[in-house]
Amino acid sequence: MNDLKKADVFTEIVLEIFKLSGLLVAEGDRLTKPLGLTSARWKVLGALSLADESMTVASIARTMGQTRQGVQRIADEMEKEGIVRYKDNPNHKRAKLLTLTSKGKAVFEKLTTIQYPWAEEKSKPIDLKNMETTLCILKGMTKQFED
Amino acid sequence: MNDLKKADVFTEIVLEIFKLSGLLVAEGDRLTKPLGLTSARWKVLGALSLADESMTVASIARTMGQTRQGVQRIADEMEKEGIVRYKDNPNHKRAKLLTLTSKGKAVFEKLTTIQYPWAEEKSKPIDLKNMETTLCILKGMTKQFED
DNA sequence: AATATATTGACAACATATTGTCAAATTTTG
DNA sequence: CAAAATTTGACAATATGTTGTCAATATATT
Repeated sequence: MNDLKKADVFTEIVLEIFKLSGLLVAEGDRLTKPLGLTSARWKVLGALSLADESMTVASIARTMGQTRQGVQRIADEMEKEGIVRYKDNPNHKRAKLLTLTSKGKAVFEKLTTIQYPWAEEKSKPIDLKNMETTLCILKGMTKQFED
Repeated sequence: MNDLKKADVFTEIVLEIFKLSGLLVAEGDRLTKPLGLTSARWKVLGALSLADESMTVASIARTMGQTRQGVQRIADEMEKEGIVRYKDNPNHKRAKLLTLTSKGKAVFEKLTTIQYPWAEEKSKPIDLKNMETTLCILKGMTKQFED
């Protein structure tokens, strides 16, 4: 019986994630627009910045849970605009390392000053402990699908 | 200080939702493929079935957190294949009601027999109470963005 | 009732993301 | 070391989803 309930709640979570993801993409587009960014670019820059090191397109795709082709397109666009650049990779002839240019760093800084107050406001009504539980569960779900 | 922590966890949750959503779409495509469905179709049929009544395209889009144009495209495709049909709406001349055909009902039945064991398996390692907390938090986040 | 405002479907353009395929480079296996 | 398997970037096709615009319909306001 408990397992049935669990499957139901799990399914509801999945549908809610679909919904919320769509809403968050829209919110991200709105939020990043003043900087000439989009949700898709935010995701790539976020992965790059979170890792605190240059990464290959393929490794970014893996941490984002997306295909490398999609990431490649976004990265190439941002390269043309001077936000990122490809640095030679001593360990791999083809797989170059994506890094933030100084312009890219500046953009990301500005992004942070917009994104952070937004996160502060939106997280205000939510209990910290419950948020931590949620993050933990989401990561657990992710792990089940990323293999 | 607590507010800073909350904003950070909130941001992490957002990024994790982006990631998980992508992985779940892929999983959904895999899962529904044997029935000639896709994740996008599953979402529409799910909304339709969950409401337990016929709905207009616009109302489905609202419950899904997507644009009505996107839903319209999927719905029109499924109509051509005889999975759904548009029924006249006594309350609105243009906004017809989307309903499952008998074929559609059969497809959705089969989908359930695939999707349910999947949810059971994937939810097995997760604690029920924590899942309920997660669902609650996600719904709270949704509510903040859907206005 | 008349007018203003919202919603809705239709259509088009575009952004985002997945799938498939190929060849080059790398890593693993024997 | 050689062969096999995997990873990677490039390219193309397609699916999915958003934005913008328009006219028709419905709803709210006065």
